[in-house]
Amino acid sequence: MSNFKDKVLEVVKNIPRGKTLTYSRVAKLAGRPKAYRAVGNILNKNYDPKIPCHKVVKSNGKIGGYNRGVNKKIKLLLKEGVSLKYLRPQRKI
DNA sequence: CGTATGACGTGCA
DNA sequence: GTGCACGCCATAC
Repeated sequence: MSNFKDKVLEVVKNIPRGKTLTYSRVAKLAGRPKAYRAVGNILNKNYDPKIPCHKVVKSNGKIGGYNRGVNKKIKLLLKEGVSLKYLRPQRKI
C-alpha cells in the first residue's frame, strides 16, 4: 500500500497554485475515499519542501494542521492567494 | 506480526 | 454553534 502514500504526495504536489483541496478530496483522488485519516498521517510524517501540503485543508471549513505550525500554513496560504474561507479559526472575518 | 497513533469526517445530544 | 463518540485507513514502532 506504499502506492497510496506516493499517490497522495503526487496529488498534493499536483495542486495548482492558489487552489486548495480537502483531506477527503485528496484521499479520493489518491484512490481511497475513506483514507482521509491516513492522508493526514502521511503528510504529517512525510513532509517534503516540494509538496505544498499547506494547500490541504479540512472539509469542515477549518485550516486543519501543519507539521511546521499552523501559523506558517496560514501565511503560505495567504501568499498563495487562497480564499480566506479556510483561514478562519474563529471570528467573523 | 500486532498494537497504537493521527494534519479527518460524520452523526447525535 | 459546540462537544463527545464512533468509524475508517495507512504508517510507524
